[in-house]
Amino acid sequence: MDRLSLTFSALADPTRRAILARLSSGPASVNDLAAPFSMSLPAVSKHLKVLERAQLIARGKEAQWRPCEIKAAPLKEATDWMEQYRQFWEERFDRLEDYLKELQTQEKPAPVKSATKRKKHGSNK
Amino acid sequence: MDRLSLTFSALADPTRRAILARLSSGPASVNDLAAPFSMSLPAVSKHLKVLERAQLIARGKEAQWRPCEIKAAPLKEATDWMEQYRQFWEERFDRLEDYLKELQTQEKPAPVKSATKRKKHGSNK
DNA sequence: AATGTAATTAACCAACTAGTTAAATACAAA
DNA sequence: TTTGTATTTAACTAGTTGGTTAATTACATT
Repeated sequence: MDRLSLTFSALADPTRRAILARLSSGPASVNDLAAPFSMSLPAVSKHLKVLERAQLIARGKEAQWRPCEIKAAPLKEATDWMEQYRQFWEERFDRLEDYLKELQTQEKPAPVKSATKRKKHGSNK
Repeated sequence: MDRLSLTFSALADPTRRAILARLSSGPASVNDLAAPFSMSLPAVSKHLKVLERAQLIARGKEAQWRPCEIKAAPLKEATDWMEQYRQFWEERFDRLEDYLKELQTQEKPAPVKSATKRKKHGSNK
């Protein structure tokens, strides 16, 4: 599985996103991480394995604890990928582009219909 | 399923990401979209349904064609979510954190001026 | 050595995913 | 009306996912 797919599928689960959120304020043990959830410890352990495989977390070894730490490098790749679509969710861009295009082709503000209306009402800028 | 999970799981597939890439240069029919892939048409149709459910594409109706158009609004939410982790993949922050930690352990009274020691780029491991 | 705590592994299950082929639907053109 | 083209639906399958409980491993403490 490619890295991007690995990253996105790891993020496609609210439990795992919550775990990352928790880890963003510092390392934690598996028990700590499991506490807020109603699911069993093995279930959380599996989620951690998914996050580890996606390299979104790293795990240590301290006595019987396996402390988890966030390691969000893959998120850079993911945001970089998304960045290429920014134009599609920022309408500002579309509007600006349209506006610039309009300026370029029309040279003058010549909105025919509204110009007629304006003339009728005798008001000018 | 929550919107963020829906978005990430839709993106967690290379075929679907390729379809989005194709659509970012303009609308296309299902056949057009399917052409680059070795899989069957129904398979592509299913991928499109996933993208549609995630609201990453919208579909029209023109005669017997169902043209697809990119509609990347959910990506905004996704990047916004990721943004909160930027600190973890930008080493700038790590440096700052190290610096703050250093301050804390040294118990020195706020040497604000030494902030100039901070480097923006380059590595000194 | 025995006990308790942290975490993982094993075995199982239901639901979902990504693909298949074959059949059905919808429309255009002849 | 028949035929061709675009697309979806249906039925099926293999593999994955997200969860469970029970057993096991690993380590610390008593």
